[in-house]
Amino acid sequence: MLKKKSSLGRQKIPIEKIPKKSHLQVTFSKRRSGLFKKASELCTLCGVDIGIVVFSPANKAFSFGHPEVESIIDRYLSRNPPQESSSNQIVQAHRNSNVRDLNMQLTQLLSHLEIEKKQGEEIDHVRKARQMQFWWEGPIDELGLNELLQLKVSIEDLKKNLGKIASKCMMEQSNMSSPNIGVNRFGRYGA
Amino acid sequence: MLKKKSSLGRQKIPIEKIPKKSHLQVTFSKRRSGLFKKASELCTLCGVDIGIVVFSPANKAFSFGHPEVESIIDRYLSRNPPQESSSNQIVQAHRNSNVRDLNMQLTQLLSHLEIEKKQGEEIDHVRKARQMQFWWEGPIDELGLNELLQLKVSIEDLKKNLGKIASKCMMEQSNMSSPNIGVNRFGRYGA
DNA sequence: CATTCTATCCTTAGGAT
DNA sequence: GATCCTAAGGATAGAAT
Repeated sequence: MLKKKSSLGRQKIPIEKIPKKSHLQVTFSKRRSGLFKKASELCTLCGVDIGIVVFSPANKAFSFGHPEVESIIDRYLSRNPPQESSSNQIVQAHRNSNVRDLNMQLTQLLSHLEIEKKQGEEIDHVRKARQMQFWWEGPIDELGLNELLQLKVSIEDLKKNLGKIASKCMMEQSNMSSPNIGVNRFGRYGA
Repeated sequence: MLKKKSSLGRQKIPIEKIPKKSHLQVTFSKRRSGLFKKASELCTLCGVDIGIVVFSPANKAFSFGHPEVESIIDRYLSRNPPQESSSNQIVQAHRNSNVRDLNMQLTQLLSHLEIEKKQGEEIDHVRKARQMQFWWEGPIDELGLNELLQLKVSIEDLKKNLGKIASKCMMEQSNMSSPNIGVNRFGRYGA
């Protein structure tokens, strides 16, 4: 209603440490989600894997990872072999604990959820999905946020691959019915 | 010299995988540096530590770190003790063993497929996928094309709905979470 | 391939809720 | 403290170097 030109809009700020703590907290929150969103977009656009770890001003760890931070770390460390394998042991040990990144990746999930939320709000076909009665139907309500995110990402990828699989399937069927299609290089995946 | 209005300026692009490889490469390069710049600014503005690892389409590792990636990784890995202190984590951990491992394997597989696609032609991805023997492997072969496409559609719907389901889950957890955490909307963070 | 140049699109500082 | 709104600042797609 009463909406005067209340703000001058975004103002330029120097890239220095923000003195005011409340202000810093807001900026951290905004920019962190912005950073994760950028990372997410880079993942999708270029199909690459990214891992990010951020320690907040309060020294809490926030992370973003596709596929997951552990995998990224593991891959990174194996490329830059540390002087000893103790680090790898640590990595291996931590890979087996799923409690840790459960908490760590909550922010990642939220980030994605926010993006999802903004992408569209029309939701109505849940029942349709539930008719399928697949493995994921039952436990999904009780899954942790982390698992939901992983599942979502995986499903996004899976969706893409299903298209490919379907295409190949279609090609094979076509090959069986009509001998030549013009493209005959499709390897059989049925072996 | 002759420089008329050569460009229309930045045009909107969908956040999907960029098909053209040369184009993808340029975008990757630009956005990667943009991402690192954002991270750098976040470091300076908020005085926090950040580590980023990006694997390029050619599977080369790029990293950004303040103070350094190794430090960040070390700190990250030594953070949370691999023991659960939260109540619902026990339940989640119980479920994790199945779903999480499943998703991890699935993600790894899909990542592998992506890499292969870049390195050569997309010929026998699915053949290799069969070797992995995932949950969806068996059914998919036996599904007809119609069922396959329906599954694809359902999964698309599911993807959309995951956001809502997770939101609901999030709110429930939020109600249970302790009131003293700054980011209580995110649920609990390492007890 | 990485970078530069621009016209647009997107992010976000400031203020308010 | 998280989010919404608005306008200014910043990132970047496309083309060219």
